[in-house]
Amino acid sequence: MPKGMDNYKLIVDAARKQFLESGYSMTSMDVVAEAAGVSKATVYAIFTSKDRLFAAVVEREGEAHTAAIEAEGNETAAEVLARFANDAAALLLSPSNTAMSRTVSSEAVRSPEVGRLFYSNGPNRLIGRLAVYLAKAMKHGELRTANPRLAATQFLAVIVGDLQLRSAMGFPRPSRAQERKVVKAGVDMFLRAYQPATR
Amino acid sequence: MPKGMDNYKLIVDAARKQFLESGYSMTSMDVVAEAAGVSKATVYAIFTSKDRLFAAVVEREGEAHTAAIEAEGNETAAEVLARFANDAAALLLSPSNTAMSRTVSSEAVRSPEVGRLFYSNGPNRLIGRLAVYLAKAMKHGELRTANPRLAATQFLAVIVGDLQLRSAMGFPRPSRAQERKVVKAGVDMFLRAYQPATR
DNA sequence: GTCTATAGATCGATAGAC
DNA sequence: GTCTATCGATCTATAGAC
Repeated sequence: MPKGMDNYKLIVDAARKQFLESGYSMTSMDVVAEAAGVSKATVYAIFTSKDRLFAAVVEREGEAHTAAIEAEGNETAAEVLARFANDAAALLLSPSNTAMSRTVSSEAVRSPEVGRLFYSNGPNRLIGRLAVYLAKAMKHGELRTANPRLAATQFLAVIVGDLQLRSAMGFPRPSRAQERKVVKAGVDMFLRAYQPATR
Repeated sequence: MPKGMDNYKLIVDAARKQFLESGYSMTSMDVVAEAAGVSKATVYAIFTSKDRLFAAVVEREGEAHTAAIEAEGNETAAEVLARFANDAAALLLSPSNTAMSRTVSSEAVRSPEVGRLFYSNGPNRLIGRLAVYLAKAMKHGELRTANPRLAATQFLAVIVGDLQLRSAMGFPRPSRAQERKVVKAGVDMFLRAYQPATR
């Protein structure tokens, strides 16, 4: 997009803000156009429909799911996982991820492609990266051997517990202390379950 | 409600169907009224607003969250939890719960009371009942002593893994075999983590 | 490509008769 | 309480000028 690139970015930015704030249905193309500083006809000239605009927002949002997992020096799996858990939980419980999940899941009924797009570009990347690390740790004997991808989904599920559901349901964000408590309990539980048999 | 009870129930039934199918915004009061076989004015005479109607639907829906957990005879905790896990997972992954969670979470931004209502009447009951059982099992030495409610949220999180998120994002429902595999892996992992130290 | 202006349709809520 | 009829607002999308 050589010529319209400026407007493209302006519109996606404005649309993202509105979609996250108000959801899909409650976001009007008028407001998006005004916030982007262009006319509504320009928005339609670039995105052809509200659905396509939303898909563009969802696709770009996936890039935010980038909690790194890497062993620095001679860290144990417990140390690496504890650090990753805090990053991942902060990401999963962030207001923007909560709002995005809400909006996407609500629209996934009408257009399943958007749901797949979000899952693939977002949570699935987290799972994939974690699974790679877990497989390595299993091979090194730091963790009990098991299905790495399944273990990764268990890990992510357990470190947020019901906090993610509560966030989705509009509860106020838990305190950092509460969050850290749940995350730590989740990591401890995971390590207990996956400690090598030889111990 | 002595006089208008018939219409009350008719309208809530029709509204539930529509809200689950199409979400909050896409459900029109006209369609609800027509499906219930009454006029729109009658709907407003009883529920005064779309929000109130939705709240009535959400409140009644919570009663569906009734997976029983009870030890029959001399069952071990592993047996009880395995049975409960299958019931709870079937409930959490059911199309109606998926649709309801979607719709509620989407509306929880505008009216947080609806979100609290759903969480309290729904998932929180599951957590509460499970926590009671876990506390008992911990006291009996079948499980390692820990925070029962936190353990309950971990249990429910781990038996569905990422299947609940995938359902929310519009993925087709997993096969029963896939579901049972994830549930079993979750139960096994939980039991490993909470097995008593004396072993 | 971008604008203004508007079509065309729908929706939440209400008025007024019975 | 229940109906018919309608208001007033809002929304997606497009037509036509530049």
